[in-house]
Amino acid sequence: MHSLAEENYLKTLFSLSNDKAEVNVNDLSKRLGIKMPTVTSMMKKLATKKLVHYESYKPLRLTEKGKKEAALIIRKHRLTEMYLVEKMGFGWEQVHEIAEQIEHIQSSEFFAKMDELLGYPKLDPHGSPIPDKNGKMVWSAYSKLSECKKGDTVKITAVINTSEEFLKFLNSREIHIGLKLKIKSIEPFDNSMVVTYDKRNAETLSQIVCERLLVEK
Amino acid sequence: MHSLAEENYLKTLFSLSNDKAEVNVNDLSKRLGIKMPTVTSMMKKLATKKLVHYESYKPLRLTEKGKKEAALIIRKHRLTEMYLVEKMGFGWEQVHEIAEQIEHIQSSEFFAKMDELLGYPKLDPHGSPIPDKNGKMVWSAYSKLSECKKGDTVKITAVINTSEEFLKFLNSREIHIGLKLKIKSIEPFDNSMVVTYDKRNAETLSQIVCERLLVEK
DNA sequence: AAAGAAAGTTCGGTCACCCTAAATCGAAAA
DNA sequence: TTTTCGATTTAGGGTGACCGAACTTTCTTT
Ligand SMILES: [Mn+2]
Ligand SMILES: [Mn+2]
Ligand SMILES: [Mn+2]
Ligand SMILES: [Mn+2]
Repeated sequence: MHSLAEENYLKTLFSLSNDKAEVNVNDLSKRLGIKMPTVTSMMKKLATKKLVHYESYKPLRLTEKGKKEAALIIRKHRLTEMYLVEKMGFGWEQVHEIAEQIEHIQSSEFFAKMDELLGYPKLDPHGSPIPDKNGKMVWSAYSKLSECKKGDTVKITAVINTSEEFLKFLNSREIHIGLKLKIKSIEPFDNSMVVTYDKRNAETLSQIVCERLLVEK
Repeated sequence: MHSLAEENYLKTLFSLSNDKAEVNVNDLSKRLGIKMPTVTSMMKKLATKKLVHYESYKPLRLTEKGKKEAALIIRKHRLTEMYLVEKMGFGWEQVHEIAEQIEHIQSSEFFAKMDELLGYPKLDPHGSPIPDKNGKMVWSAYSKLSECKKGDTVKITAVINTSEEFLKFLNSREIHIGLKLKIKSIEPFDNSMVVTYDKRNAETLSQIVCERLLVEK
């Protein structure tokens, strides 16, 4: 159907579009580690395939078709991550790189089987929603931990930015999806938070960490 | 390490070398569905990487390094097939195409985990040996069913040529690895065999089928 | 041994995907 | 409003992987 390169452009453009109102060639270039002229020509190619609306010097926009294709690739990525964690025993910090490759496997039966064996999961191991077979994806209305107040008790529901180092940091603090924690205090100087959970009495989390944790109250 | 194309050439050359004494550019070309000039230039490229001994107009030969690399790809292919059958519930006729893609995944942890979850299997679902981590592969000394005699009782140990149609044919006759069968008679005209097994009293198997079944006495 | 057929190579392309350097555009600053 | 500078496109190249056409070598047949 689509080449590996095309799939990675589509998926990345889709993800960036969920974070920012406007996505430029430069943004996509930086995220993919591919130079701008290359990105421009790929956008023109995807435009001929009716996956992207492309106009010179304008922000990049996926077509409805492009959004659906992208969401289906993300579906394969997240199903894979879930499978690797739940059925194969990998840690949540190990699965992204493998899923980055397996998401390009062309076999609907393979992903349908994963889905079935997992019991049709709605979320991946990092708390992100798994798009359905039609490419529909719904994010629950979570807050960032950094936006919570002193005294709040919240439950961790998802992690933004799933880099291996960040996830290893969370492992070292025994922080995981579903964990309930209470905000003891917020340092006004740097917005770091002191929180308690389980047997941990007073863990300090920097603002950078708190901005990457999504919670529910 | 190697590109997807290089890996497919290596693996196919290795497999053909196990079937025939000499493998020519033409053989590889036909098996891969790639034209001869392309095969020639890839052989030259693999020669510069010390994976193939290449001399104009001579049969193709893998170097020891090339044999090892190829066997390790076949290892990944067969581990995958075994995993798909044993852990995911696919039929043995469904797994080859998926494994053809997954064999190119670059993650030693992923294949090590499959191996572990499978309990370090020695054979794939079609009875072919899985090369070890050093690329060592041993075929047991099996006979073709077609070489057996009237009255022999044999156990099916492997299938040569694992095309989906052939495996579906075997499914329809309830023939599988481990099945014991007895040769009732051999038709001298076309070398077809009448065999009995389980509740099947008199199945006729053509010579073409009998040549594709490996057995142990 | 000569001729013809098959196999293999060489040569000149194409296409996908990537790059750098140079030109151009457009938004922010002067 | 003009300047300036970052963002973007254009132009020109490179590599990997494929192809067909034409040529050469080797094998087979007579
Ligand atoms: Mn991921
Ligand atoms: Mn990917
Ligand atoms: Mn196979
Ligand atoms: Mn393959």
